[in-house]
Amino acid sequence: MWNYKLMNKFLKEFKDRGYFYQCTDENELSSLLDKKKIKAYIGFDCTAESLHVGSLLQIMCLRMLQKHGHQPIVLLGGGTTRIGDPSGKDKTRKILNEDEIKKNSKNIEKILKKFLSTDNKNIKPIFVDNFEWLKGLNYISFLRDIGKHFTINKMLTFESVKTRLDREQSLSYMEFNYMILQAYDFLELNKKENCALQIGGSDQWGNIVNGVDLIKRHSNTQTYGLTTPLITLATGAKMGKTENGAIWLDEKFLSPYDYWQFWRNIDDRDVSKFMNFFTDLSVDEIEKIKEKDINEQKIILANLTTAMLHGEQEAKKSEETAKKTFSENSMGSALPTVSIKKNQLNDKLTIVDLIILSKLEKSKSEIRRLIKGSGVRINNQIIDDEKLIISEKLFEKNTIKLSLGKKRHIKVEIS
RNA sequence: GGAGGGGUUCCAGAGCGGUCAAAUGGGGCGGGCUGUAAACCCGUUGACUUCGGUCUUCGAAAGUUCGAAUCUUUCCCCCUCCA
Repeated sequence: MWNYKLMNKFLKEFKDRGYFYQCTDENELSSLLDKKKIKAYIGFDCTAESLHVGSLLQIMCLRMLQKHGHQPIVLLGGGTTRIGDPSGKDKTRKILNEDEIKKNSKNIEKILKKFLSTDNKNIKPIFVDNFEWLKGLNYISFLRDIGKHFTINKMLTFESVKTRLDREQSLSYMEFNYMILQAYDFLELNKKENCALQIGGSDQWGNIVNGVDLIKRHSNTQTYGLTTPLITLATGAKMGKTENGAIWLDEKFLSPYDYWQFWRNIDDRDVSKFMNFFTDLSVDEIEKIKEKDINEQKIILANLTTAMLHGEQEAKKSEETAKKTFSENSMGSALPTVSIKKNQLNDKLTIVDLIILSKLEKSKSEIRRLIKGSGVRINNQIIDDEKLIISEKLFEKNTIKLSLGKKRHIKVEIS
């Protein structure tokens, strides 16, 4: 009965690009989106100071809303971060204090603004903090107004609760309430902003459905939920974190060059998929790019993703630096740099100490191991002596290139 | 409430008085091949080291012993079965 061609453009693109996982009512949502421009919300946790690429698909959803003329609401969960979402976790998370949460949410807002257009007042993102309405809740009236719409029977069937109970891992009453609070957030945003849609990752499905149900019961208003799939890499790992740490979006935690490198090093099998997910290229354009050399494709992907976050200049610089580092064995301007003081070159500073100073590695044993395995180079020369003293002679124009393995390169300069 | 099984290094999982910084596999790291890919091959994988060693680790604490991941006691946590 449903005609794909007649589907709302936003939803169609959502599906074509692979963003779609589940929807509470696709057909109705489609006609609603056809009829009017709506407000839709996505919530972000404030448990860390920066978001990482694991949240990027959610950010892309915000962008897509804007692209189609809808207005995104960004909920920075200052209130719920105080509780901790049990979804997808088997242990209670550590609870942050207020200052940390405030600092995190401010920084996350800053990052999100880099991705979103902020000048058109019809689509510019509305930032809200649920602490605003959660902090003053009166327990008794909350239970009477909101709590009555939830049955324990149903709550116990939710995946996030079930897994914890099945494994007999404790789930505190506080965490058990998380889903009620998130449902309440949606209700509140529906009342305040007339928000009609909540988008989230597939792990948020239960929480989102709860919100839709609550609004239906409480206000007799129809709202919708939409989820995105969990993205996994071709290797099976979750998107966002590597062994060396998370792929942060904030340049304070990950330089634009390293961000670029992350995309450049994506598995062959993921390239087209990620172009659909994380670039503004049209589906047709991506089809065309598929015919190019795979490494060229990766460079395009890295350039576009880096430009979207850090700007075109940084993307260009990163590409050039990568070219110099990997093809020409020299150094580029975007290469992460560590500076040392001249008086640190005191005839006692060994190669091991230098690597510790550079923060490329923190274990001396590991560095010694690397040296034994021919994994350390200075200016492309393999270092085989772990006691090598770093002297000024090694520097050219006060600079050396220090490499660990094939991929970790930094510039060390004397300041 | 009753009966049993178990907690080991990043993960899974051997070890069950000295030869154990602890088998094996996965993951990570380094090297080779290549394309800054995958697959494959080799090496490596607690920390510190004057490279002789030294120190810290096998759920927690205490004990037995010349010597404990291994034995004893108490405590904490998990799993399976019965009620």
